[in-house]
Formats: sequence, structure tokens, C-alpha cells
Amino acid sequence: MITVAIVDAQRHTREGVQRLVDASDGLSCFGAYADGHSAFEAFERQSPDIVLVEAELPDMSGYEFIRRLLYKTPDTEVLIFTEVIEEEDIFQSFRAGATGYLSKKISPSDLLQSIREAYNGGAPMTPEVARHVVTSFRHDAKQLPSLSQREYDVLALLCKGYSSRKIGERLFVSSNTVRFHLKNIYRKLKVSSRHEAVAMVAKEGML
Amino acid sequence: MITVAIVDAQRHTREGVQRLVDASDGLSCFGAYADGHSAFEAFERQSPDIVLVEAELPDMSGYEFIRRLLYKTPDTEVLIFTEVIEEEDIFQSFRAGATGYLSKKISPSDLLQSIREAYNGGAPMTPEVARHVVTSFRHDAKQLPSLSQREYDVLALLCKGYSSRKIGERLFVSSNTVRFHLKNIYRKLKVSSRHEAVAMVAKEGML
DNA sequence: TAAAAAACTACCCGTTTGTGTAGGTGAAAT
DNA sequence: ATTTCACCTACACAAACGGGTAGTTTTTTA
Repeated sequence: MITVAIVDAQRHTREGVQRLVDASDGLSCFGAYADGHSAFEAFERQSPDIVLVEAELPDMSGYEFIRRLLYKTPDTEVLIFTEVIEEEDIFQSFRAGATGYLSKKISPSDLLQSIREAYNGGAPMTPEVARHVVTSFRHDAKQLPSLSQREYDVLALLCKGYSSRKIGERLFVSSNTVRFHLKNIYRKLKVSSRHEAVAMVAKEGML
Repeated sequence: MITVAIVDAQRHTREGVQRLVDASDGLSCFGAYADGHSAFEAFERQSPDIVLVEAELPDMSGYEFIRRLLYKTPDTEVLIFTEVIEEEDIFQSFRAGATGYLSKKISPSDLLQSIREAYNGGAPMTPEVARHVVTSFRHDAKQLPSLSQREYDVLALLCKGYSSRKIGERLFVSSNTVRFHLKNIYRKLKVSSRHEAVAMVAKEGML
């Protein structure tokens, strides 16, 4: 039996989910709560397997709720269940540890299916959300100045925070050589300091 | 009519997909190709709406295929369709511009459903893949040493690549003051150079 | 095999940086 | 009311850095 809790300010939503879940095979409603604090209170002794939570609760944001919940019970699967899909909120939620992100427009059967999918190691998302997530990985083929293999090695170590000397030790060359490579890297990247280079690598997501 | 092409080394797979697609409503098979080059040749005049491609082709990797294809026709939706799911390959593919990532274990009806979803602005993924993608966003709530507001300002500019002097100009303080703040930032972050600080900010995703 | 590219080392010079020390202001907390 | 904290400035010194020049070896490629 998979236990499901719903945290949502609207009574209408809570009751709807509760009825749906209780009426389905293999799922049972753990509880329904109007805000974050009453949910935490109820989870004091035992937590549900799955929690559906709104992106914005009256007393805290959805991702704050997630962060605090997972701090106590990291194995709970949290699904955002929201009316409005906000680009930034998607990423905040996943960063906080959400397992999925669903629109309230979803059909009842798809909602049940999503809950089961989350329980079975998936990450159910509304198609629109999935597209947002996937496109966030795209770099616009911003192709990187062609660095030589050695330059990549040096740059990689630089981005781990190593100094010229340390990089030299790692690569079995002198620090002079490292600085020589750095000069060429700077030229190709059009920067003029280590921290600029590291910043650019981070921003462009290269390497 | 949505046109679908399949690029896969195995004849068995190509023929299976071709038959499935042609037998379905609203989809038609644009063509089936055993490797990247023959696909590009065929796409010379016109491209299909959707391309299913293996993660590893005989003549190039799946993501190289994607990169080159999208360079010519950015509106094509490419779905990876693969036997083996490799963590790293998922991200490479999405970075290259893949719209979805499917396992060959998928059921025929789910495959058709996925193609339609891709066409309609979604990003179909096998549940396992979705979970990988979503967890990649998680930072383990590694919360950052508490920096003061000013220190955050300085750090932010540093991470944009500015020098002490430039930061000072931006914040209307002397470069000495900037260096003073940097000292304190280093102490709190347990680093001892600008590029280390930038590297840490990038890695931990703070700021 | 010859030419080109990459990798390596070294030295110089002016600037920036890291670190320490020493102090002044104003606002918030006790 | 005193302390704490963030914020600011200044100066000094050694170390590291960025940029230039110059040359050797190794590997790739034509």
C-alpha cells in the first residue's frame, strides 16, 4: 500500500485528491493539510511515501517545504502539484529534491499513474515541464575555442582551484609550463586571469 | 502527418519502427538509415519532423549526430532510442539538443505516444531517465558559509570575472576595501585565491 | 621525409594579489 | 550603554600572476 499525503491551501483540491487516492487500488491517503506546518506536525511520527505539494503554500514556498521535509525523511518522494507552472520554480523545486512536477490540469488517471511512477523510481512531469528541464541542458552549440588536450587538462585543474604549482605537480611539468599553457588558454578564451577563465567555464558550461 | 525517421545500425530495429510508424494514425515513416552519413544524405533536401536515433551509431556518436543535424535544421525533434542507458550519454544528448531519451524496452504504443508528445512540445523520457535528469539538479543543501551582503556583492562580481579594481569601481569603494572583503570571503569559504573561490561557487551552485 | 602543431622550459618585468596590521564609522543587538 | 558586527580605508611586503620573448623536444600530419 502506497501512502499519499496532499498539502494544498485549497480545500477543494485536498478533498479531490483524497477521494481519488482512496478510491484507487494500492494507494491510500495518509492525510491532507492546508499548510506546511500542519503537515510537518502530522509527519512527526511517521511520513507518507509520497507527498503532493503545491508550489506556493500559505506559510512557505513549496521548495522550502521540500528541503525541510527531506532533511528529516530523505526517502519521501515529493511531487509538486500546481496550478501555475513557473519556469524558475521548476528548477528550485528539483534543486530542493522534488521527484516530479505536475500540473493540476492533469487527468485523474494520469495523476494516479504519476504517483505510481514516482514510487517506482521515475520522475513524473507534465510534458511542458519535461521540455523546460531538457532544454535547460542545451548550450547553444556555443562552441568552444579549440583548446589542445593539454590545455584542457590545465584548465580542468584550474577549475578545481589548483594553483600553477599544484597543476604542474599533477601533470609532471614545471609551473612555468603551466603558465605558458594558461597564457594560450587566456588568448583563446579572450580573458586575462585565472578567475575569469574559471568564471567563463562555469557560465558556458564547457568542459 | 508527422514524418518520422529512424537511424539505427540494426536492421531489425529499423524495420520494426518503420512498420509500427506506418501502421499508425497520423505518422508516416520518412526513412530508415543504418548510420549517420546516410541519414544526412537523405535529409539533404528535406528533413523529417522527428528522428529516432541510437545512442551509438557505427560512424558517430548519437550526440554528434544531433549536433550536426540541429546545426542544419534546428526545428527537428530528435529522440534517442537506445538499448543501454548510460548516465553520461543522457546528459551529452540533452546538451546536444535531444528532445527525449527512450529505452528500446518501451512498448510499441508508448513509443507512438512518445513521438506524438515530442511533436507537441513535450520531452518524452523513460522513467529511469527522468529520474536521472531530475536528480542531477539536486544539490545536497550544502549550505554556504554565511557571507554578509557586501561579501555576496563582491563575490558575485568576482564570479563575473572582474578584478579588484573593477569591483571597487562598481561598488564605489577602493580596491583595498574589495581586497579586505575578499580576505574575509576566503576565510569563510576556506580557500585562498580568487579562482578557487570562483571554482567553489560554480561547483556548489551557491549564489 | 619535411613541415607544422603541440608540449615543454626559462627568464624578465611590471602589476596584481594574498596576507597582516591598524584603524574609523554607523547600525543593530545585548 | 556597551558590545558586536558589517563596512570602509590605508599601507607594506612577499608571492604569484600576466605578458612578452626565445628556444628545445616531441608528436602529428601532410
